[in-house]
Amino acid sequence: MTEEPHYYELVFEVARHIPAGRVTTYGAIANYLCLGSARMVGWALHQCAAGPSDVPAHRVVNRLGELSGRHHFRPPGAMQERLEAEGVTVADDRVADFRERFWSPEELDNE
DNA sequence: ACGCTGACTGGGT
DNA sequence: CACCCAGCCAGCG
Repeated sequence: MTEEPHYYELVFEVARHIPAGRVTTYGAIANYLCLGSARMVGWALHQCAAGPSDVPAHRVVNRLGELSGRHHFRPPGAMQERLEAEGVTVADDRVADFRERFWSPEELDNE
């Protein structure tokens, strides 16, 4: 079994640590895991959406706080719906007070 | 093997 | 914040 965990698993693990009501960015996760490309994070979460998972992918937005991945949820709008259910205000496909809502995976090291 | 695409980002204008 | 450009890397035809 020399099956090493794909970087997808690492992304999922980090996403699972995002506190409810908070959001982070693809770049923040990519930087934390030293993936070198924020696109990898997007692809990883795409795989997550392809199957059943307990990964709160809706808490991951782009650097501007935009719900760039909303179109990949079913039904479309589920991303915004879930965020609002957690107390996150979303307007015009963007997270209100994004800067305050932002959570960095580096917070884990602060523990 | 090759090239394009994509849930991205940072820098410059 | 908006637009354009270049760098980035895995997946797919």
